[in-house]
Amino acid sequence: MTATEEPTNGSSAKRKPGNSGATIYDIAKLAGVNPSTVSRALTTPGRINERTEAKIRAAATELNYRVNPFARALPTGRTKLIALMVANITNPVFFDVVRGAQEAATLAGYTLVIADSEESAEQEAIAANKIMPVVDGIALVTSRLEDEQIAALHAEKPVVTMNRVVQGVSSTIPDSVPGVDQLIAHLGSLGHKSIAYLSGPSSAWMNNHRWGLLLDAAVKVGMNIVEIGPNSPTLEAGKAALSRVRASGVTAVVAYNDLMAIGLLREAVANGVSVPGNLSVAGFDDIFGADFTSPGTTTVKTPLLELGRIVINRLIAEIEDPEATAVNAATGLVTTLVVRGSTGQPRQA
Amino acid sequence: MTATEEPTNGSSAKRKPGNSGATIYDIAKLAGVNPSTVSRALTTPGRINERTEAKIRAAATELNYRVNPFARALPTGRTKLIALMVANITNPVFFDVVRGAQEAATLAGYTLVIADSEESAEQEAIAANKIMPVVDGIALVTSRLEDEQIAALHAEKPVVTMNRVVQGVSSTIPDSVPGVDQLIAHLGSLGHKSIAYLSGPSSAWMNNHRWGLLLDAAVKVGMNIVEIGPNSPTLEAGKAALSRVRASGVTAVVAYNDLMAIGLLREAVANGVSVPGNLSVAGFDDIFGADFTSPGTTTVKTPLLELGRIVINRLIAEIEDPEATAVNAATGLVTTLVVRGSTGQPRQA
DNA sequence: TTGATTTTGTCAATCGGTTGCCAAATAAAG
DNA sequence: CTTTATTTGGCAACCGATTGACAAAATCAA
Repeated sequence: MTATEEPTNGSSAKRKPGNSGATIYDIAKLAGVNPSTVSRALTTPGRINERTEAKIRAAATELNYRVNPFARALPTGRTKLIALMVANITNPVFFDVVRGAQEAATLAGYTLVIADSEESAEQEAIAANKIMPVVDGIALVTSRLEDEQIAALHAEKPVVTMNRVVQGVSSTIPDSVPGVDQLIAHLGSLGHKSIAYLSGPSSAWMNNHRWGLLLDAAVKVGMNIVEIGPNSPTLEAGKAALSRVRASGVTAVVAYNDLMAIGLLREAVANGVSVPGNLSVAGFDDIFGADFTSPGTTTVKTPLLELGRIVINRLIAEIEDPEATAVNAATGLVTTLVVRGSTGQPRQA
Repeated sequence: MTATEEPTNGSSAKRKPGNSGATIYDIAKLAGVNPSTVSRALTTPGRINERTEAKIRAAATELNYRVNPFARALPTGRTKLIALMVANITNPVFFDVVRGAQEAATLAGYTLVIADSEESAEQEAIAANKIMPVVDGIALVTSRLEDEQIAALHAEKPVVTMNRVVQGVSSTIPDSVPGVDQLIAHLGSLGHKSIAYLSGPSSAWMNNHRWGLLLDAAVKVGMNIVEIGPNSPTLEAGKAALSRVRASGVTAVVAYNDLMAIGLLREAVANGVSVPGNLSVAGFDDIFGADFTSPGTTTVKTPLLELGRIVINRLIAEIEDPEATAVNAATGLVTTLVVRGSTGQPRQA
């Protein structure tokens, strides 16, 4: 390619304006019936005579008809679009959530629109308001919004949350207790007496949740635990936390998520701090790449794919039954500890 | 979930059906003007008397008016939605592309809809057809479709591609030559005489493109090169290729992408094949996690974020100017070699 | 003051479906 | 062979905005 833009062909294909497809009126004409009959045949199977319907379907196929979702949305107010709000599309933790959500949405005949809040409550509010009129409902994953803001959205359209509990709003939360208990037991059995929680954003409900569970579990087994943070949930923040972690004198660190754990782990190794000899590191979620590190990252695995599926299915259920009451779903989804090389006996424990 | 769903509160908020907001008719009533005047005031600044417009805007604000995108889309045929088709949303190579695309779309006032083709031409065709009526245009990233299919989409709405060249369709392609030349020079200087290309899917244009460039570059410096594949572009495929790679007798492998390179690298290390001592490994793209491996993965870095931005900007340009002719954009975007530990001198070179 | 221009705002048609209401056609019952 | 019940299909209003055509009002010129 050259410095100047180079046309790959001379003429740009001419294109009909607007939706280029056939309408129900075209079908009606072809099939010799009224447009309303076409509409009924296509949307309410059984309402129309079998033979007529067959004729209409044939005409529709012949004309390569596709309904115009906007024309349909106008009278019905339903678009078959749903939004998935994530904190940061480039955070690998969302990959599997997005995939699960995609699957569930597609399966149910919905199209997923992904919105990115860029880790900011303001951006999240803006994005949510922008997308609201277009979608039938919205799934908030790891929302940073205030409870009141979520309630306000909920008053307009169906809203469900994941990794966040808001009164009156359906939520999908994995059961973190098993994983946390296993992790604390694991660290205890290795001989750790004093550990730290490298916390994430204070506005993240899940951050406080994990901290609370760790605290309980540690106290129960007589282990000391301190919180270091809050921090942003990134590789860089994990990296930057090394000095504070060392200063604290703990022998093991549990980070809010794998990104932070990996950042910390790599920074430690790079600075000659042996992992797990001098410092054990663990994270949450088991994201892509957590097993690439040396040593591999011990982590509390979250069933992200299933969570994505469940949150969307719950949302669709509420869209299709406005009378549905809010529920906490997914309580059957448990986390489990995945032990890799980043946790081990503390030197001279 | 426990056996029974557990309500988090008793009453589900009642919600008005349809779009709950005010309409231009409400504004018109409040401001004492005709609805069409409201429409003009809001969409064609200057067309309406300044004082009238101010009054209308005040009323709109007071009623918390938001335009109904569907009602607008019906007469105009424009939705301000654009689709980004990716081969697999969980492939980290798309993270940065998606992020760049998001940024560009948001900046221009568009909303991005991400569609996933699941690495399949059939799924891609289905997804594209489904999303077409809803969006103003579509960006195909690493499309698996036939040229004719892409042309057919292009005849309907603006279409741009990334990492794919189709006659008459605007494309965004990074300049892979510098990175490939650097890579071959790097391997040559280390003493490699015979290398392999671990190829990706044969339907991926970029796979053939990279293979062609590598072939040229290798031949130019008198290096032997063989193709191993095609393979699916995954960690697993990279892993599975180890035996064939070893059998080929080459001292270095360049994989179609980092996922494959990482899979191969990790499998080699796990099987006692020293990297880079017995085998040098390199990939393409520099995805998230490529630096986590031990040794780190040498790779030809692609400016994915910029590519995402550019492809969307190009698409928007074509949406807003239907007369625009197809161009190859991104002519300034070059790839560069990132050397990490996975490439080195072959033992007894 | 009158006529010519320009500005401002109204009317009404339109986009492509959906749906309540009703009449015609058909089937079942008497 | 009516009468009644049930299908089936057509008519027309409606969802909320946009826009061409045009009339009314305001501005300017002479």
